[in-house]
Amino acid sequence: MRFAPSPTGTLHVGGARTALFNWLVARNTGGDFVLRLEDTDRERSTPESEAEILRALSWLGLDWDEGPVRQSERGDVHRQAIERLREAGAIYPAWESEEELETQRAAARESKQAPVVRGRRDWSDEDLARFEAEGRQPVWRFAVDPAGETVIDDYVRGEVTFDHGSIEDFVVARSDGTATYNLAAAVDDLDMRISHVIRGEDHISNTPKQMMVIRALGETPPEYAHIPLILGPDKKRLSKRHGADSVEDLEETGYVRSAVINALALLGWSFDDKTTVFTIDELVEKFTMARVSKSPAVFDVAKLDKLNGRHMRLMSDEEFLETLLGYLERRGRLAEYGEGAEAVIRESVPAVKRKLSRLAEYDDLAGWLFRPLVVADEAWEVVSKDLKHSIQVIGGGLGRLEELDEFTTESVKDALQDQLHIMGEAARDFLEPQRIAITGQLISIGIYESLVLLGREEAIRRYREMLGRLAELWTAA
RNA sequence: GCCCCCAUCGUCUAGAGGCCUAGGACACCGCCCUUUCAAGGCGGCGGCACGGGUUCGAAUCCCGUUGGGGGCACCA
Repeated sequence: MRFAPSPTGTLHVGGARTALFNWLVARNTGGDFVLRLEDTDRERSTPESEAEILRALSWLGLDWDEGPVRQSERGDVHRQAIERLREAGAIYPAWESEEELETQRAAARESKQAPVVRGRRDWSDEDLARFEAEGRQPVWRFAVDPAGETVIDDYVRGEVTFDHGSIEDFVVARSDGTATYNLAAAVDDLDMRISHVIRGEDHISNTPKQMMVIRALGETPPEYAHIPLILGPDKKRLSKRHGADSVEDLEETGYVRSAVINALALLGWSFDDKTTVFTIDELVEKFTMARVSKSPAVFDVAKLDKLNGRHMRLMSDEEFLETLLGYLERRGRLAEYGEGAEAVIRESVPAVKRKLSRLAEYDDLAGWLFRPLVVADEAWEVVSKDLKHSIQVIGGGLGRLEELDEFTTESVKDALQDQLHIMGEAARDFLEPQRIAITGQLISIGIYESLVLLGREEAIRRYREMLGRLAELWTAA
C-alpha cells in the first residue's frame, strides 16, 4: 500500500481520504503503508508543502512504515529504467517542436479524432545532423501500439478497457533526461514492490500508461483501485476555493482526529445501512475496499460537526481534557486565559463537553470565565428592554446567592429554582438575565455550572456590577 | 472534440430481481425533556433522472437519452 501525494499544496480532504483508505487496508491486512512524495515537478513542489503534508498525516495518526521517500531522489532508478526501455525498443526519441505537436493535436481534434501525438521515427540522417547542430535534445516517447488495448482489473470499478488508439505516445523522459510522472510512478511502484495502488479516480487514465511501462520492463503491474473523487458543494472537484478543506484547517477549527477520520471514511465507503459512528479501531477492523462506492461524493461539513460532537462525547473526561488543552495551547488561548486557567478548564470539562461541537467553540462557551465582564450588545439589549424586570430578577438571584453558605451546582440550582418559583417567573425569563449578569453573553455553558466555576466572590461581584449598570440606566430614565 | 467513469431523499448512503407502499445518517420542520443555546428522545418533509426493453415480477439486468465527474502537457 502506498500514498503518493505531490507536495504542491496542502493535504486536503480528498488526499487525506486516499491516505486513509491506504492506511486502513494496510493496517487491516498487515501490509506496509509506504509514503512517497512525488516531487519531480521541481517548479511546484515546495518543502513547506511537504512539511505540511507530513504534519497533517501525523495529526491524523496515519503513520507510515516506509518513507517518506522523495521521488526526486530516485533519479538513478528512473534513468536505469529508461535505459532498459530503450534497449528493449519500447521508447524512441522524438524531435518534434512544440508547434508541430500542437498542429498534430489540432488536426486530430478537427477531424474528431483523439488528440494524440505520435512522434516521427523516420527522420533522415540529414535531419538528425541538423537537430544536433541546432543543439536540439529529443524527448523519449513510449511507442504505444495503436492496435492494442489495456484492461485494468480495478478493485472498485471492475474491468476498465482503454483502447490504445486514444493513448498518445506519452513522454517518458524529458529532453534533459529526467523522468516524467508516468515513468517515475510506474518504476517506483515496481521498485518499491507496491502490491496495491489505491488512488483517486483522477489517475485512472494514467494507469494504462503505467501498466504499459511496467510490462515493457517485463514485469507485472500491481493491483489497482481507483476511488471516486470528493467534490465541493458545487459538485466540482474539491479545490482551494472551497474553504476549510485542508486537514490543517480542520484541525484549527477544532475538529478532533477520530471524527475527521470517521467522516473521511464515510465518504465513498459504508459498513452497513445503519452504522455511522466508528472509532479508528473499528474502522481498521471493518474497512474493506469491496464496500467502496463508485460515485463521487460531496463533502458535507455539517455532518462533520455532528460527528465531531459525538466523538468528543465518546471520550472520557480525561481524554477530552487532554485534547482540549492541547488545542487551546496550540491556538494560543491558554496563554491568553492566563495563570491558573488550566484548573478552571479542567473543572469546566463536564459542563462543556456535552455542548461543544467544535473545540473552537470553547471560547464562546467558557472564554468569559477568564476575562473581565464584557456585555455583548445583543445581551445588553435583552436585559435593558425591561429594566425593572431585569433589576428585580437579577436582584432576586443575587439575594439568594449571597445567603448561600455552600456554593455547589446543586445548592445554586436549588436556590435559584426556588427564587424563580417565589417570584412566579417563567424559567427562561428568570434565568436568562442571570446568565447575562455573569457572562455578558446569551450563550454559555449551563448557568449553575457557570456560577460555580466563577466562584462565589466573583459571581457576586459581577451581579453587583450588572445591577449597578442597570440602576444607572433606570435613574437616567 | 476524443477517452474513461458515475447516476437512490438537498447531502452521505443501504439496496447485488420478489424481504422496498425504498432503510439509515446529516440538514430542515414540529413535539417532548429541559435553565437559554445545545445535547438527547419522538415524529414529519423528502428520492430510485428519463425512455425503451428482458422478466410472472426491476431501484436492482440490457440498450438509448439526459445529466454529472474525471482525464487528454517535456504537471503530478
